[in-house]
Amino acid sequence: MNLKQLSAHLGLSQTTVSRALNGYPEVNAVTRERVEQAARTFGYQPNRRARSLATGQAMAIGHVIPGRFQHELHNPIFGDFIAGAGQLYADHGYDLMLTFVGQRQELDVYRELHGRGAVDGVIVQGPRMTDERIERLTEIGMRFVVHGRSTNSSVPYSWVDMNNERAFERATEYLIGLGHRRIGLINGLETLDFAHRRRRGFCAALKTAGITPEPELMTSAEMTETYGYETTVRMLAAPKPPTAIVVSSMPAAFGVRLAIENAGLVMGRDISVVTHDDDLSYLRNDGDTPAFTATRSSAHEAGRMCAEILIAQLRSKQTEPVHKMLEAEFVIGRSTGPAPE
Amino acid sequence: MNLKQLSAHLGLSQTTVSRALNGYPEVNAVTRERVEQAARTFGYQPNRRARSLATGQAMAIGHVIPGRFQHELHNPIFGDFIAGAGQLYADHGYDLMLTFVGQRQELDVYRELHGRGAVDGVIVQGPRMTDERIERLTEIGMRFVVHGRSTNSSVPYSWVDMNNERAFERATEYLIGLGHRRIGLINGLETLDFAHRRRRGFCAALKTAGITPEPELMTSAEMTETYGYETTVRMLAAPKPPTAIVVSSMPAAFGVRLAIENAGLVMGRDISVVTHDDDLSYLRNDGDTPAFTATRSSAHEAGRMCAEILIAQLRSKQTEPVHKMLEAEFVIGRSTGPAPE
DNA sequence: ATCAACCGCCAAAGCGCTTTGAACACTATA
DNA sequence: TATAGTGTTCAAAGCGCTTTGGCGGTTGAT
Repeated sequence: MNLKQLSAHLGLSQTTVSRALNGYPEVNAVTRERVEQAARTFGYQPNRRARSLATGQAMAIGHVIPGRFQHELHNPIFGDFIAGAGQLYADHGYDLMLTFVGQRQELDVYRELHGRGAVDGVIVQGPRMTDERIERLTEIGMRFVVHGRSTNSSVPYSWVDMNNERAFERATEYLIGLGHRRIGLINGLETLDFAHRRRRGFCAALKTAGITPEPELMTSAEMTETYGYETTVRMLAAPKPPTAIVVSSMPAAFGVRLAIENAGLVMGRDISVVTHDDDLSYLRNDGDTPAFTATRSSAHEAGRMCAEILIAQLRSKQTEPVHKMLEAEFVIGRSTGPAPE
Repeated sequence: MNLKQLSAHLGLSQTTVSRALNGYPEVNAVTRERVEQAARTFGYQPNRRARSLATGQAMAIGHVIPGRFQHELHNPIFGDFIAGAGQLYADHGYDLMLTFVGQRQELDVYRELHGRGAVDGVIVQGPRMTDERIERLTEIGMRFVVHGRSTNSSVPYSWVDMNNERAFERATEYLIGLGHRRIGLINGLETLDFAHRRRRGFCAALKTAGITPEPELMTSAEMTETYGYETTVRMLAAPKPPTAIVVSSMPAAFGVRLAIENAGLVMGRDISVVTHDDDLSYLRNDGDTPAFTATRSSAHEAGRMCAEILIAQLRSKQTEPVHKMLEAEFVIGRSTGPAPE
């Protein structure tokens, strides 16, 4: 059932039916009621594509996923983040269009999406220290919100970010307060902006305490359980092993814990661990005393906020960049304790 | 730059330009070359919405995500599965439309997607034992492929599934072969079809060995680390604790391992564990001897296959259901060993 | 009585593309 | 020389919707 049929059936013009359904004021209340009634009984749904074509609005928001060997989707936060954003999309009638880069250039994909009018805006995830995407999107006039920031970006843009630097500084301060002096950092890929900031926070805390950061205690890679495990094994086998470790994600922290326990040590007594926790739905670190002491910031919430800002911008047509800084919660769990003698 | 402008610039009709670009034979080779050249230099992209409207094809495939408290997105396999599917979508020019159910009824969403012509087909994830979606989709004439099966479905449909029953039967047989007699099962939600099948396989192996399945050794819930942990703690505290446990997912298996180690036991010696492993990119269970003995089946691969089947069906307009059964690999790791005396 | 203002509705144009049916200019066939 | 066929192009219709610009009819002010 399409508009033509519906209006024929009602003996009204398409114009009036369309207006009645879209809440325009110039329709008699009685007529509107009659139209709405009919639409309901016939289960009429305006064809999205036709409407899009007529209005110029796609009513869709894009998320672009880089090629197979890149890191976004493989990142466990993806699911929660997108669920948070999706909630808002659903409420406001937007669809989420996931595009996979495949063989093409990532930047071309954005141009394509824009050129074809497939989406009204995009969310940019996993920004790097230097990230062409931001300039490019600005250039082609696409609306977007970045989850995270890009330090070397020269143009203004909207973002939602956690205060990574402060969070990791605080985590490190806490360990120093417990008497730890040799502290390891198991970080994410430092081409990614957030990882870079985390290291800055980590180093800042060390320096404040008069401790010189040691390169062999700081590693950077994709944050898998295996990576956490292997790095910890290596650190523990070194001549002067750390007494505490700061970890950048829960999966990696699982690996760290395993390595510690395999070495016959007890986490929270022999070695302290603080991890960042994205509050993922299937990797909860909660309870009265969580397993891990952690800096916690919800990926779900970040997704929601990105969506909120983007939708607001699309609606208001206003382009003033908006920034939202989230502070991580610091929760104390069973994985930390005073430095051993 | 749109078709009208491009053809005006070339001094050709829209018809010819459109045909040239879409590879129709009735275009002079010289003209075609000229058109393609111009399209390239002007960066012409046909507007997707207009094309969709004209052809009736959306060139998009839908994945529907249930409400916030349901389990699909929170399921860690989601990311890998969708990455596998997305790869194929990209290669064939399809977009992936993620729809969030939000306040609405899930079934209405499918009708809506179809009515509005937003997608050409959908992938159904996490089928339940009895799942209305399959009948409904068939009824409204939407193309779809199910990841998994729905035991009580009355209509034929295409699916890709792992042989869950056989995988868990084999895992259990292996443990029995090692001398274990009291074996626990930490399963997913048994309203979900796959979980049900897994239990069937588990019980079948026990019965073959003359062991009566005990209800208190079989649990079912959403598969989080916490669930794995708490259930194992409870099982170990029971009067007659199991000597082996079969677990339905890696995150839960982490919880199991933690509980075992916290109890001062050694996994693979005091208690054996076999888990199912979806071969997730950020939770690898690999290496020469993996940490866990596991039944392994790639979520990424399953996504790819679902996409492949759906795309083939959309192209051929053929509707004959296709089935693809995947057999899980059985890998022996460090988490299993002979039953203790 | 006249004019303006408004209400409620409609016909038609237009969004950017594909596709139908026809036209035109040749060439091969009878 | 007439006819059919072939290769290449085009004008126009149509996909299903929104939106512009009226158009009659009623109302209130002048």
